[in-house]
Amino acid sequence: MKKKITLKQIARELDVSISTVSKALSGSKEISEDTTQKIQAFAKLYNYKPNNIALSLKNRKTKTIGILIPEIVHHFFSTVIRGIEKVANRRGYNVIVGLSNESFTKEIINMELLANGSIDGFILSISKETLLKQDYHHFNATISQGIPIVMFDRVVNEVACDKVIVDDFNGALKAVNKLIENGCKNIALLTTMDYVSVGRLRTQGYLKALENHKIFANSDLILKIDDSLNVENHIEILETEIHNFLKINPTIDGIFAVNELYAVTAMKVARKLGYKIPDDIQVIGFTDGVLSKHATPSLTTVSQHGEKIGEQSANLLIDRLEANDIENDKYFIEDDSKADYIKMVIETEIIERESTK
Amino acid sequence: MKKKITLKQIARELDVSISTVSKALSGSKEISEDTTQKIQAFAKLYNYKPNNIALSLKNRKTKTIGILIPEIVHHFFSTVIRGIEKVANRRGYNVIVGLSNESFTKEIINMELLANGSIDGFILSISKETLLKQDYHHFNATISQGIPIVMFDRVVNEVACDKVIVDDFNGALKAVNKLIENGCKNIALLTTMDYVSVGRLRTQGYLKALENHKIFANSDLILKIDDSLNVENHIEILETEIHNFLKINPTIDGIFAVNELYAVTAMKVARKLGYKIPDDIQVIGFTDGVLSKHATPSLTTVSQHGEKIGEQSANLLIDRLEANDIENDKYFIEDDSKADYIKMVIETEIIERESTK
DNA sequence: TTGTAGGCGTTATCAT
DNA sequence: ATGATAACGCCTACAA
Repeated sequence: MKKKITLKQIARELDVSISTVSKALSGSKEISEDTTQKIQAFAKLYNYKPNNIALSLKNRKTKTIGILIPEIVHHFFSTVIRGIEKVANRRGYNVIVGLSNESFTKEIINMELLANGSIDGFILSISKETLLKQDYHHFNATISQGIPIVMFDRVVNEVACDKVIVDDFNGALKAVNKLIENGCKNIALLTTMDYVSVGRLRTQGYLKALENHKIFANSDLILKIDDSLNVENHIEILETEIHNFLKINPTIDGIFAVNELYAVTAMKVARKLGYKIPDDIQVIGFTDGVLSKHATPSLTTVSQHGEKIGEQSANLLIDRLEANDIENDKYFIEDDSKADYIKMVIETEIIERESTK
Repeated sequence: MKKKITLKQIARELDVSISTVSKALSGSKEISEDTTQKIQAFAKLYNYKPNNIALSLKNRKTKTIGILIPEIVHHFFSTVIRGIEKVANRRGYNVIVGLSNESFTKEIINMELLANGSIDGFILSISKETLLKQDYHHFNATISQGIPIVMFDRVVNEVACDKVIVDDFNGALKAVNKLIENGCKNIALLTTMDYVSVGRLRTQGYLKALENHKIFANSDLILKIDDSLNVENHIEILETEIHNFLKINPTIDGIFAVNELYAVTAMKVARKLGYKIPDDIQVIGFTDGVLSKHATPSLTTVSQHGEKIGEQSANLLIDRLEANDIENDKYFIEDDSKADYIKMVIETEIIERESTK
């Protein structure tokens, strides 16, 4: 077992001082050609690499980003992580992942754990429970400790930080526009409860599209599904709800769903009821995941560009981290209260597949 | 901006020594009731929390686990992460994620980066490129540095470490048995190239099931799909390949696929060709992900219990880390060469859905 | 009961 | 050209 070698050990072996070794390895020209060579050769032989933890302590920065998301077995979130990891890696950062599991408490615990020196900044998406409680003190607390946060997707005005969001409103608008232009007269909306802002925005986009086309918004055609309890037989309940909904509203000829699961389930139920897709009913979902791509028929969706969201979030965070560096080097600290934060909006894109004409 | 407070600052404010503060906070009874109270109150007021990095440096352990996987936008891998994170958190560990993106080089870079003090041990699944190259020196190098590794799913005999694997052979065996018992006479196998061991094992299970039932294994009924290049129009190619395959072999009445994508695609293609599922062709896939659950018809699959794999991996790793602690405390180091490593096999389970009778 | 000193691994500053 | 020292934040054996 060859434990990693340290400067101290190299110094002892070569009978020089620690600082000589450090300088030689960093190529300082304070050190003579000879000793530099000798030390570098020795270091390479023993595969010396500086210890990250020691560097973190010394530099007071860890070069790692904390990601805090509600759920990881989830196409959108994992795509975002991939985007974050990509630019983080490119820019010399590591990524540490915490899962809130949609729980307020776990979000706080994770946050406090990581905030104690483990990370330089956070990229996060707020848990449902936190959104329900509307208690954001932990975010503000870590920001006021000097740890920057970038929020994505599930963001909130009450916290002053950079944000990257999907253009939910326009995405929904475009989707419903498309259904209208394709000839749909009675367009249903499948959505979630309102406390998750993205659901609300998508609903607004739906309503706006109808309004623009002077179509009366019939509240009977809006089905709000409560997914706050992730119960075991979730899918059966979902199917039943949609089934009843379609039975009661036989005039529906278009469906816009705020996520792909609702959309795919709606297609499934509709087909069981004898509807042809897209001939009798056209369907568009939000979120472009595996389900959309491989459903039969494949689903037309509003793509959120999760990877781009991750990349932008990482860039925003790292930009701010490195801007802070410079400020600190200048020995003055900007008054944070007037720092202006960026809200970046990622445009959506409609991916046309077989569920629309 | 209230930066996090340190022991030193508390000491200065309260006009005591750093060690007094440290002891008072850890509840040592060396310190008088009075000062302990005073210090603890002050610390609580300023929300003192010890700095993780400093602790890591001092204790020479980081309490974080490095996860290294080929891909994160992937149901199986993200499920495993969820399992790891769950027990890691429970046992006081954090989780840092690196993605190899199926690349040998990125796997090495990530590994070396994290091995320089950032983590106490690895949980990983080998990248395809590494499996192709059969170059495992980086794994052995980090192990010989005293950093334990637990491999899952894509494992390899050449590396001496704990392993957690799916019972691919028996999973495939059970699946094909089921097809046979359901009356299938000509069962096709949709598999990958052989270098990923799991593909090979599943193929062997398929062959064994046939053999057990004295069915001649017709190599025409085995389609090996090369997914080493993840090209853009991957799906179209896949569909075409399977389409041609089914056309050439019209007697096929059962399909076993080594992943759910192949299975779902096969169902799609078969239906386009006019087959009824499960009446004309029955289909079973490996991996129980979203696709299986929501496909039409829903897919019977072999579930790999990814979350359990993650949990077991984390437990194995942490057990070993904490066993090492004890050894070190005893001032003797076990001879690693005769350490016996555990290979844990997670049984699969067949989830019956609509694609089989 | 409290404080001092040393060390975890590194780098930077200031001697020699 | 090389080395000693201090510091990052914490803990702890040992002094006082």
